[in-house]
Amino acid sequence: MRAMRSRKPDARQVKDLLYEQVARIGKASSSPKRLELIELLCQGEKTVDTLAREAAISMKLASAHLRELRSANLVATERRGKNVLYRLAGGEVAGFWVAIRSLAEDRLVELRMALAQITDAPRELTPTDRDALIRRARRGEVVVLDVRPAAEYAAAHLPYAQSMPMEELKARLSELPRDRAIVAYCRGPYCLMARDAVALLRQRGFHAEHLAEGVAEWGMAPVR
Amino acid sequence: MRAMRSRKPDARQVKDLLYEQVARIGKASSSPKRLELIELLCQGEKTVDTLAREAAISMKLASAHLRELRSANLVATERRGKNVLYRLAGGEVAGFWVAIRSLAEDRLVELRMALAQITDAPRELTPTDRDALIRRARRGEVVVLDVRPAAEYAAAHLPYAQSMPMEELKARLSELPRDRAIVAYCRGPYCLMARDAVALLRQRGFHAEHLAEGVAEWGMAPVR
DNA sequence: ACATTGATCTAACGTTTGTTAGATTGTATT
DNA sequence: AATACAATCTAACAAACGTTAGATCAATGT
Repeated sequence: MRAMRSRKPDARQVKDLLYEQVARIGKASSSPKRLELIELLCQGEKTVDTLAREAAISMKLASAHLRELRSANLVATERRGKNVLYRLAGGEVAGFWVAIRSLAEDRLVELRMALAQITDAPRELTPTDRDALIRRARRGEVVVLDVRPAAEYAAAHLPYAQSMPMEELKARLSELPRDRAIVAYCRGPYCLMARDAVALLRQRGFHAEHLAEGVAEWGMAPVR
Repeated sequence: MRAMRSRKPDARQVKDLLYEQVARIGKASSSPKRLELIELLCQGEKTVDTLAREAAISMKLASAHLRELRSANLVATERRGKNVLYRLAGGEVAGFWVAIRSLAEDRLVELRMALAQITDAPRELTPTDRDALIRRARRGEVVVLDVRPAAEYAAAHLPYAQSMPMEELKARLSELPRDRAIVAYCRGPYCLMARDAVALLRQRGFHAEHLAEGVAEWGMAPVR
């Protein structure tokens, strides 16, 4: 009798197990640096020290955080020569990053206030403009600039975008048109590169606009 | 000069602040019991000791967890007489619960295995059946049973569903048809009430099926 | 005014984290 | 083989967290 019971475990036990598993995802997303690493990995696969440098932390700490992300199965690794490449374990992870960020923006006033500090423009290009932007870009009415590092552009980019990494921008201004609008984007709303690019371009007399979204928000984040 | 600088703070500082805010949501979702409380609140507003009882924890602990959820602005409170009512702070929270759970199911094998323990049926009713279910229910071809407590039914329920709380089910079997299919649902995939209801109904010779989704999954969770 | 009930606050404990330093592993280069 | 580099593992610390018990507070009913 007792042996039979043990095959069908207690309801409370199973329930606790279920919530515990979901909490592993929550735990993985409970650290600012881990979230930043996820966002970076939304841009494409990267080595540990690239991630460490871009997130402004030590490699040891990055390794520890990545270990935590891996234990929640949010990222996967692959050794390539001397380096270990990290990437998102699935496209759903990028979607989750966008979802949790969006919930945070809905619920936390402090976040909206912090965002306002870096967003001077009262109105930026928004999701509703997506189709229109693609159409205009296809027709060549607007130039879409991807100002992230070239490797990230190679991993994935918005339709009709051209690569123009931030570091090269100043030197390659002559390639850009002065008679058409330029739309710059980077890693997403929390990345400052595109904002800086727009500031520079406007200062030099270009018609530049900022698109806050990146590949993760457009559902184009690479997985492998 | 220094005063000017302080108006536009360092980029790293602002970025860190942004991720920190998002991490508040992650932290709130990093505890199994907090997630369970969120799911319960997806069913409607509840008092602290109702929540404590249903989550099988002490009221003190429930209060502490709810405090944490409130500090992340995921839930809101309102005093009504002797009791304090908790509810979701917004519909996005229910959406997030579904999203994080779905990511966990995608990424964590352990979760799928735990789920399999309580799901004997290889194939249950799925999201794709939604429209069909509504149509059949409207025509009266199928009876949709909400087996949650009456208060939760009152707060929100699936279209064309009728309330039949688990505790009353056995006594009210005569109200149910034997010539038509009966579809039972409860709080969601991690809730066992509907499964138990289906088991009982089948045993008594009814044509019963289980719908794993609840109001949160259908986007109908009440907010106030 | 007093007791009762529901809920929170405070303090305390053991446990788990974040972070860093030091030693170690694995891979490529010479 | 020896060296250099990328990354991880181990150990250790302080800080933060989960949980419980005891005291407190707020509303209700008598």
